[in-house]
Amino acid sequence: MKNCTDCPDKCLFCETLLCSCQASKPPRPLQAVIQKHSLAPKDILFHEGEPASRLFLLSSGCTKLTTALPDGRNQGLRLGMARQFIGFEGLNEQRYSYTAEAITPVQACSLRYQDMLHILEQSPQLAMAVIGILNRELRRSNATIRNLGQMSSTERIASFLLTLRPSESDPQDEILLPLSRTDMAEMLGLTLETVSRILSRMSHANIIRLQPGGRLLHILDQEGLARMSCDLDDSPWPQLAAS
Amino acid sequence: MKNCTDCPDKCLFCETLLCSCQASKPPRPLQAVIQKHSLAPKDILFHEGEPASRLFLLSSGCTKLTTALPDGRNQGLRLGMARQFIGFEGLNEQRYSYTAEAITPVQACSLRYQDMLHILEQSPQLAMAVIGILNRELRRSNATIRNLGQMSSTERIASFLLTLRPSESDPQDEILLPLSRTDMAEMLGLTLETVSRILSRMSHANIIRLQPGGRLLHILDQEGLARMSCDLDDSPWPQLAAS
DNA sequence: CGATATTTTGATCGGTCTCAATTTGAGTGG
DNA sequence: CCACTCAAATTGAGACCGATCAAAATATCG
Repeated sequence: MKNCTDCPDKCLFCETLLCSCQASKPPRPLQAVIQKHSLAPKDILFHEGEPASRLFLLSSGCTKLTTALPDGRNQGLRLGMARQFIGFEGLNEQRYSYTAEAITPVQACSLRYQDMLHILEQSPQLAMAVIGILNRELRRSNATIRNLGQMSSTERIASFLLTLRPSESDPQDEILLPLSRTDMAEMLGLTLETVSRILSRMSHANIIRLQPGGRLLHILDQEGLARMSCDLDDSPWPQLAAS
Repeated sequence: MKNCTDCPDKCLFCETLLCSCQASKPPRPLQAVIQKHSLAPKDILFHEGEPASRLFLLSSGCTKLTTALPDGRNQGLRLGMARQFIGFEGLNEQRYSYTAEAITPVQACSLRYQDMLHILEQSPQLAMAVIGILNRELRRSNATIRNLGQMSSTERIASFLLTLRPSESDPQDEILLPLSRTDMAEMLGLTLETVSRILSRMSHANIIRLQPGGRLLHILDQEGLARMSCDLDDSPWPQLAAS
């Protein structure tokens, strides 16, 4: 992907939006309508139900996207990782359909829906790219639905851990969990006690090693984890696979 | 929506695709690349994992879309209803990510991905419409994830029944279930016995009335159902809301 | 070092699954 | 029209998984 002279600081939005539609005329004042955001853990990008006006693109860091039932029960939908859109689903609506919260320090850009629509209209190629992105998200959501509906708690945790591997090729078995036990439980439709218990059990079985804080863990037996997770070869939880 | 002279038999694909992008030049030989399908209950449109080449649009009838774990456990993703795309998620992939099976008599059109991509490239308006459709599906998938992750079996069934109401405005409280108990359980991540028990319980509590076959039911106490389903006002399960 | 949040672990309860039997309904052919 | 067959739905009894409530242990941070 080429550099983008319009954006001296190499904004990701530029790389993704402008450079992907170089063929067409890039709208000049684009950088003017892009806002940059710097967030600390626990900061909220936006709340579910809130009137929506902007979509975000993560430059770095990690966010969790959650939606709640009227009585307050929370369910994690996915982790928002670098180079992913956040809040895109509200494009044709007037409200955000989930809450986005930073769980690590986060750098993000944002853009008004209105401007995004304008850009999309001018660039069929970008529109096609967006369709591809949405299709991929839909497939990941479907995998999540399957996992929540059919998997046991152990299977959910095993497959979840496998998706948190930093890289496919790199046999790096060290994972720094960006999530607390509560967050993890929320993502998996479980309670924090269940998550803690199962991680302890895996640790005892020498499948993983849990470092003191409970946040850093090593995968000792990837084969075993894969077996516990129904041998899902593809990415079953929608966390990674930004590609 | 205007009639479409290109298609004498008023194919839904024409209405949706061609007429929605009338402004641009409609590709002439479109009807040539559209296939029509007539399916009986239990017929398969396509299998999960199968090489994908065509996307479908339902004219009439009802299909269930399911995805399975490697060991065979099945999870329903959504019902495919009239005027909805089916198999669209495979557009940029080579394989169908779920199985589509007719559960009523079904009329459908289909189109090669290749041709669809061609049409999309030529019609930015259609591409925008597709982005809207995918966004809506994504929001419904997220609601399903929330419901599977957080709701009790009773809550799932109550909210599911509410989404099967034929119409919002029409106070028609009669539902002809297109699904067997097994199918329903599959959609809700439950067992068929649990579904049957809870429906019986609701029937005893005079919240619904179950007609003999178990397939026709009346909603007697819509308020009560809504309360049992966490008072979800929006459509929490991704079945209806075609519009 | 002390205060607070997070994690771990334990004991118990309840909801849902599992296995099993029975009932009911739909379809078939005599 | 009625027996027969087969599939679907209902109902029951018991087991098990995960939730809940409660307490202790361990990190993190000022």
